[in-house]
Amino acid sequence: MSRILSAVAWPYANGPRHIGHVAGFGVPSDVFSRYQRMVGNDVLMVSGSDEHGTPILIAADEAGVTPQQLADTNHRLIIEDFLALGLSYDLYTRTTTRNHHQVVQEMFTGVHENGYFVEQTTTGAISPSTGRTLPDRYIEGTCPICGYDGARGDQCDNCGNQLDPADLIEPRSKINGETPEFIETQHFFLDLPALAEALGEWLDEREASGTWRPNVIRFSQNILKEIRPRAITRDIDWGIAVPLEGWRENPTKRLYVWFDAVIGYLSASIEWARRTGDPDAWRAWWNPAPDGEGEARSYYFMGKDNITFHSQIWPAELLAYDGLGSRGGTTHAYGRLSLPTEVVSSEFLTMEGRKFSSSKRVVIYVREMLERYQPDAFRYFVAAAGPESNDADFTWAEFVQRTNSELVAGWGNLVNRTATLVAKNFGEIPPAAELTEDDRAVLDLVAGAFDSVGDHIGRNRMRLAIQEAMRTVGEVNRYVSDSEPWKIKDDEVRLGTVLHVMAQCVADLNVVLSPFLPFSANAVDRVLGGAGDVQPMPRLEEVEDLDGGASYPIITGDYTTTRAWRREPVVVGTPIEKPAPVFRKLDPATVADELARLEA
RNA sequence: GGCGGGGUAGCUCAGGCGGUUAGAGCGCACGACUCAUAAUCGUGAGGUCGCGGGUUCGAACCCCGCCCCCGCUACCA
Repeated sequence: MSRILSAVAWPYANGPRHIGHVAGFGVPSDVFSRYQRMVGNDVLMVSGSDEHGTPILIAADEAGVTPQQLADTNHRLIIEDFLALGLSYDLYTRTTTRNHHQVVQEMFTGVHENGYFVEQTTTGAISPSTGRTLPDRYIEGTCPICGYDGARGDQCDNCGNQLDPADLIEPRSKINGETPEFIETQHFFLDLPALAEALGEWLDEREASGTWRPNVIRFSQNILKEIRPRAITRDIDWGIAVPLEGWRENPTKRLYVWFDAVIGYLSASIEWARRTGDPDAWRAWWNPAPDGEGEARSYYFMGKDNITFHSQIWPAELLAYDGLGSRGGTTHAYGRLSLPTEVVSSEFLTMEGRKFSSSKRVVIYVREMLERYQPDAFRYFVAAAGPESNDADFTWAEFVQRTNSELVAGWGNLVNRTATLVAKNFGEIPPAAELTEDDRAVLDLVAGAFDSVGDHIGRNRMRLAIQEAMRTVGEVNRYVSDSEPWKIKDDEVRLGTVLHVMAQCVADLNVVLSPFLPFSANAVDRVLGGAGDVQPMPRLEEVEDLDGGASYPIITGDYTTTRAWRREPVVVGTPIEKPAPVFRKLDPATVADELARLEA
């Protein structure tokens, strides 16, 4: 048994999430985590809503609410969406908890004491009316190089040159049109160059493991070459206070949202432990084992736009806290913290060939998807055709086609024909008599799927894994056609044997497919006369803040009852009734309907 | 501009440490079957492996050049 930390990207709470987000990190991390639990590993799956930063502030201003109110609303929406998707977090929390603030400040203090922050004065743009940092991308004006009027502060879209916002002619805020003020401002910078060597060693070691996706490791090595100190504070009044004399009291200086967001993996683990009643329980996933044996592994799931933060910033924060950079240092309250075992980054999902865009309505939110379609149909699409190692395109035509021909006609129909044949002929699972060569062959093939599919999931090759599982479904369908049980009228023993073999294969495949299709796995289990408890489901819980803050909803769950990743012999005599279909076939007109919605 | 990824059957993709007739799923055509949500099973048609050179007995796979698409390029989360 190993301990496995499933660290899932923290969705930004400035609005509801669209399917591209959950395709990148939500579904893959859940498949992985469910599988790891089934093979007996001790999984801690954590995440939460990322609630600080400028975009939330702006969105709140636009909506006429406080940033906390905006975050409250969206945190709850995201939780409801994730529950509907069946994402099995041990804890899905948020960054506005007092626990998170404390953990972040402890990390800051540790890094500071070890000497990995440098203070620098820089020129920054602020909004004169609010005093807040105005990020480069929120400034526009006339490009000093080509004269284009719509140039952004960081780059001119017309001539492509990178710009400094101070050079723009007639700069103005994209938020409210006012002229930004450029001021001298003091900030903390994380001294990444002092951590570069240690980061490089870690990456080399990780590369040698051969498990990272090639593009992720290469990208990570690459950005190491041009490493520079990085500001981790902002002129903003929404975020976590800097826990230092002279800073703490300053309402316009806060930690940069990314500095605190990645610490969420740790703070959520700590919150989870505190809520279990064993406040140190998190350490088993974070502190290296003394003898190196049974060391926990950590897998970080995200989209490719987050690679920098997970393969550089976060490990750098950990190394700095551990005192393992070129400036040395000591450990602090949390002891030595382990770096990521693997950064599992997905690529991007596009929508009908275009980038997702809320403003251009090129989007489908998780909520809409799950209101109209079965969660497992969506999960199936993501696992089978998602942006695992290349960008992938979501089209309604492919969604309908894959659902109908693979999920419904392939797997759903196998379940249905099996249960119907058993129900009609015996009403219960019949015993198997002597097995023929074909019987044994198909049973062996299905048994082998546990190994092959499991191996792929363990290596986060979800597309391969589900392809292999579905190939096996096809083999069983072939066995059924070849065996022609509906023609066996006069030999009840032989008929019973074939149906027994079919029931066993379906039961096995249901377990194999269950990390991908947890809802229907439970439904299929009931069709086969079981209790429908193959895959446990997460639940929403309203909890009190552990340190006296406002109460809030979380996702949690008890997943210890999950089915084991192995064949369980079907029980002869289990009653089976004529089933209702588990999977809903989609009307081909769905494609046109959905496309019409997009253009509406 | 720099870095990275990609261009393989109508569609989505796999293969790609060079080696018999280039694979899968879907779609299509034909056939079989009828237990099953007109589902399933079989057979078949269909490909200049982006373009042009080169290395080699032999290249989708290696090298060079070019074209096209996408992402990143750090204070945007």
